Amino acid sequence: MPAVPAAHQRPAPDGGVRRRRAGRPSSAVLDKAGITSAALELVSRKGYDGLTMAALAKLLEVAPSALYNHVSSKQDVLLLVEDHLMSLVDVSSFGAAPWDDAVRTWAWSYRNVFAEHTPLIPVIAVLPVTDAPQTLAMYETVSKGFLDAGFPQERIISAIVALESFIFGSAYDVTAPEDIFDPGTMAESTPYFTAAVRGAAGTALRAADAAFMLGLDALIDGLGSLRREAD
Amino acid sequence: MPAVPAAHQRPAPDGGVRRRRAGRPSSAVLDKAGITSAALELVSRKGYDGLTMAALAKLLEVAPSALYNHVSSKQDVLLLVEDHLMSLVDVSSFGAAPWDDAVRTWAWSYRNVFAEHTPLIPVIAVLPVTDAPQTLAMYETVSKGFLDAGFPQERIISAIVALESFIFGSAYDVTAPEDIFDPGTMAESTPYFTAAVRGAAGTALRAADAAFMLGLDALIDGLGSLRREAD
DNA sequence: CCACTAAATGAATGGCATTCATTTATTAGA
DNA sequence: TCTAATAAATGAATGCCATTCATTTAGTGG
Repeated sequence: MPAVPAAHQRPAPDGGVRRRRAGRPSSAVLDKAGITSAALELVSRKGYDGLTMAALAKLLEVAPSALYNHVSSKQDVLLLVEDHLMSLVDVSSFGAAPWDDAVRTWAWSYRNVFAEHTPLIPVIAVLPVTDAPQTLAMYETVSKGFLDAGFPQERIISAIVALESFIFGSAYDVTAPEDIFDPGTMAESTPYFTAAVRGAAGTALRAADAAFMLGLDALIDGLGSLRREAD
Repeated sequence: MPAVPAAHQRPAPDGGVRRRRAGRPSSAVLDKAGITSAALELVSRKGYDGLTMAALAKLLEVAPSALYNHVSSKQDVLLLVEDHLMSLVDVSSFGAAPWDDAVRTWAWSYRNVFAEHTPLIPVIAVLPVTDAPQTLAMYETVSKGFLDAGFPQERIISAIVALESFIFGSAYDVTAPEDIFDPGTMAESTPYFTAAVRGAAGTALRAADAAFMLGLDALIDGLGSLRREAD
């Protein structure tokens, strides 16, 4: 990642109206780091619907086709964003707190980061870690945490994948409307479900948070029993 | 759902080339059931990238704009497909087998159905159940199963949501390439992760299946402890 | 000095969901 | 029974989107 500041970070000399003339500029306007941070800015301002190659180019004060000198597709941009977000996931508790506390901290942080970025989840799920250094770094720290906590080598990946699956699914829940389970006019024909929905209503936590806490505790308990020794 | 057979199910009288003349036909060509089954056929043949309004219209031997007399958007089509798929999820074990066996059967079936339809997961996660009768029916059966197994009313929704989150996340795993965790050239800098990946390699199950089994057992154990009485 | 490569512009391209005016047929109401 | 409203089709736009390509200009290595 070169130290060149991204174009959108310095003030446009003329209000962003004048065009660059064709041909290679003396100093490069674009680089991957700049594209990544512009994409993140766009997403936080307009959401993932607003993240188009055209909008990205405009923010970077560049023609859309110029982006393709640095990334090979929009999927590539999403990949850059995804890997950046992984560096925001808190793994600091591994090695500093007991295994179950560390997992809890990591999982909540991971869920909260991706709850704001659910359109990336399909990307992550299929992304080879080779192409994503930050992602790989996270897995390294977490793997070490599991090994040090006494997990048998051959179960570590499965355990992490199981937790991640739960985390990704739970990230979607956060974005769901609060009344998603309201049976509406069908209430009479679904008495058990309706009663369950009514029964859950009085809780202090948001529904998504209650479910995440419940499931995470169950997973930590169940997976923790695989350990050979305490930490 | 009218009993009118979908157009693509009867042989085209002329090889599918001749066009209908403009104006309302004597008997309706389209209905929601026909659109749903054509969408499913398209998905199974060409995947979700092949599911476009134009392709759907072509399969139904209709102009694309005709679809909008029956659905209000493509999202609406996805919703129809999603609700249909929910009727394929096996809930038959609830009431017929012990709670934990029933949950296991349901969860595997649910995961397997949506592993083939991951693009629908973002749709489901935000879909109000009111608009999806099959989905509602599934929740009703599962809720009753949990209540009868001794679950406290106010925890049932959270428990189901936790399981579903895990199921949706796990459905993505199934679609991931087998070597997604290969650290490649970064292997030296990530010794713990690399060792964990190597250690998991010898398993008989596919990686996604091993993780699903492990996580599901942990969840069933942990959630099962909430029950007041055995079944 | 020259060939090559890198990085920009700007003009296509083709696909996409969706809308609208129009046509025709059925249906409900006076 | 006529008539107005509604339902269901066509076909022609519309605007957005990612992506490609020819072209231009500027550095870089031999």
